Amino acid sequence: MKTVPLQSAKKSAVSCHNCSLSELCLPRGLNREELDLLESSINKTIKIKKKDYLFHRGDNQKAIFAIKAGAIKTSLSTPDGEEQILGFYLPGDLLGFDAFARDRHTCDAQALDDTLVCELSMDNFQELCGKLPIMRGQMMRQIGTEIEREQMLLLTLGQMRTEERLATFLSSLSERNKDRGFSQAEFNLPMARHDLANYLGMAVETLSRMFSRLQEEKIIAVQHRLVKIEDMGRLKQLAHHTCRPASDVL
Amino acid sequence: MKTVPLQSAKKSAVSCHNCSLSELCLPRGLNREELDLLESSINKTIKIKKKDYLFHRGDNQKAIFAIKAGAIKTSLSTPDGEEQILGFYLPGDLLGFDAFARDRHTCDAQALDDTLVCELSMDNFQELCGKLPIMRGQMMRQIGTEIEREQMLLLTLGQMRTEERLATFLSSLSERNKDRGFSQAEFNLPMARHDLANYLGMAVETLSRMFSRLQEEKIIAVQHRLVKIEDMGRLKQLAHHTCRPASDVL
DNA sequence: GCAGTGTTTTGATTTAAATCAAAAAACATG
DNA sequence: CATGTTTTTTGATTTAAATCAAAACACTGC
Repeated sequence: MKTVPLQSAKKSAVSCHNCSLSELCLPRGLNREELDLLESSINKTIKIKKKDYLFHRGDNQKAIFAIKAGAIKTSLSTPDGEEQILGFYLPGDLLGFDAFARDRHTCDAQALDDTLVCELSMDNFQELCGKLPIMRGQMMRQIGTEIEREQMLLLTLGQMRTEERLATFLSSLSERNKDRGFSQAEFNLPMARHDLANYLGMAVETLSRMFSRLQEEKIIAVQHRLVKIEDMGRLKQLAHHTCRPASDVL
Repeated sequence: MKTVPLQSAKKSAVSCHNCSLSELCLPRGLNREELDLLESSINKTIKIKKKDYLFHRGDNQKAIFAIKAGAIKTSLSTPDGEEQILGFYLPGDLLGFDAFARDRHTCDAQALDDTLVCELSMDNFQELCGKLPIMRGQMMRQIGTEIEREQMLLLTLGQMRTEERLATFLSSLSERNKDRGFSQAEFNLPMARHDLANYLGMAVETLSRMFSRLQEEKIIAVQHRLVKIEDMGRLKQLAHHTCRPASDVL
């Protein structure tokens, strides 16, 4: 595997001022000066080829990463080779918080596709958190989001039947797309069936059957990785387990 | 339910200098002055009676809490009443980080027993994080621990069979006790079967059967909530999924 | 375009765990 | 301490999902 530069990598467009993700990964309410400080703290943009790793379990924590393009999966694996995928990270997501407990990553992070990430070194992270309370608040918020995401997944794995799990997943991916300004009714899955099945704690065959079932019920239409949601109401009904705090509904 | 003062509540022994948990919940390496600042930030010690709530889903985040005595469970529940227990918090544990994303708690926290908790208000938390980098680091570490704990539970729920789940749970509770200077071979479960079954994503009947099976296999001996580990080797073998980064083994 | 490889779907069968049902044990209460 | 209530265990049966097996379908590189 040669390290060929990716076509998609617009070289050195590394500016937080005009980054398309700034709404997502940056604190709102930073003034120009503060934004400059943040920007100067972003070390560089890293390119990771599909199937390559951003970090491995046990690696020293070098940085907090922000996905600019592509997709990353994180996973935990056991000595006997069983893997559990913990999360999929898409553009606008931050990852690397898992290493806070031991200064070493507790999971592996692998690119599902050619991927671009911004890197905020831990030194700079510490400095920013010390100097800019807003920045610290934003980071805390991101960490909270990570905890919340894991909690939802625990509810999914612990309480739902396989069909509900898939419905919940599709429903939240749809929500996510809406929040990002993309179509909530039609989108491509960034991961293979194998990975999604693992993430949702079921066999690939079962996942496939559930896709087929949702399609038979005219709730979705799938072809390969393209998903169209035909009946959002019934999908959300199936995924009704997905619940945010009541306050959030207001 | 009257609010009777708990017998165990040694009134106003609220000092971080001599708190028995200081080794656990406080940063090492604070000087006297810094420790005073921390101590003056701890608002008070709260008493919660068994079955009462420390906070509810949707509540504004008032504080970060540290368990001094007793036990708390956190859980997420769905509109239709399904519950998933997310964690059990024992003396020395911190909780409340779930609210970071929205300034509101995303889960319920209920006392399994009469419980004492220290409260660090969010204002004081922010101030400490700003003023004392060591304190901030310690908090980050605690948050990382929370994320790591949830990741392990995801692996447990997603990949293990029911017997392995119980073995993993018992094994890590044993580890925890060892770390805290208690017996690793004999301890009381702080929760009812119902709660443990829910936490481990299985039916109560299944959990009971797995306890019986481990007992038949002479790996443990149980009577009610008292667990004696008879064969730690085989228990850990069954729970071999529990894996920390290799670095940690050194 | 086609062979070869990996991925996904579909079908048949097995199995682990849920559910249903009831007894036994522990706990609370008057 | 006897009674009612809850919790836990044990047993029989059902069921959802895993596994096993194979076909269909995409994707790769020549």
